[in-house]
Amino acid sequence: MFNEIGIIAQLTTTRFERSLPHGMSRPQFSILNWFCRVDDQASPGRLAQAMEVTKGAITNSLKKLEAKNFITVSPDENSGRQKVVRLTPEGRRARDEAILCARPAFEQISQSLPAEALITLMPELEKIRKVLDESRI
Amino acid sequence: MFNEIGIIAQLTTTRFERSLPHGMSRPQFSILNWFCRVDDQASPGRLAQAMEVTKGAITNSLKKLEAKNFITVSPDENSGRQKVVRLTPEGRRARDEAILCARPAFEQISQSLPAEALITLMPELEKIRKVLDESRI
DNA sequence: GCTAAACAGTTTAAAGTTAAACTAAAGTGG
DNA sequence: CCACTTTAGTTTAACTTTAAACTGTTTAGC
Repeated sequence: MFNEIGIIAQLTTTRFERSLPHGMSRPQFSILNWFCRVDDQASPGRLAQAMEVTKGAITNSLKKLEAKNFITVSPDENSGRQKVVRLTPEGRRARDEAILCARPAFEQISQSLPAEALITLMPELEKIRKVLDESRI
Repeated sequence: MFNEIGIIAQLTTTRFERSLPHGMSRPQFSILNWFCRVDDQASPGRLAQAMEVTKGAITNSLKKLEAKNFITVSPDENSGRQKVVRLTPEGRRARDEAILCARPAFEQISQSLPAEALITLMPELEKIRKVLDESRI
């Protein structure tokens, strides 16, 4: 099963990235999307946890996003060792645009799938992710 | 949904790879496993299709596997531009061993999941993969 | 037959990831 | 207070992958 999931992830990621504008990558989009859906600011460490990647990967992604002016990174007033990352208006626009660009590629897929498949799938996937999170090594 | 799948893939892959012996990677294991389950020989191109990766990635993986004596790569007698890849007895042993080593890490997960979840999940995942394959860009 | 196109594999450069080493800041405990 | 440990983030090296260029082989069409 996990092999199947791995292949699906690979296929959808490359397809998704090809449809993204601004030379945006999936991880970069995920970060912008997180800001739109979860919180409007966060430390790099919190993002690393949310994205389930290492801190090094986040450092890398944040640099790219900052270079595009999609986020701002500023020192944290309350803690000298943390930083505060925030979404810029351009970042929000880019995220919305990305969703629009990616939609056609995935609509095609959704149409070929029975809608109930998605409905049954999602809760199970969330359950799996939760188990994986809790039993993290 | 695809985001969820992506994160699950990432988590399971790193967990799986950590449990593998012989410094084997997930793609390497997938190739060995394919030989045990689908066919006992294949060209690199066929493997690339089966694994859904580029030819370059397969070239890379096959080199690693050959260096470990888990596979043999020989010229195809019928076609000067193809090669024939075959599993060695060591390769088969390594694959069986890998499954044994990885089992505990995944048993823990399976136990936390209702068995029926897996049963409902697999056909849906296969359906998704099939759609992705057929609508390949 | 000979040229041109298609095909199979390899190589290369660019990108992203992990793990580990490193820098700097904040708690902790004597 | 001062050393010691923990924590946050960055840097580095090794690795994997993709996409594109490249080499060599086979097939088609004239």
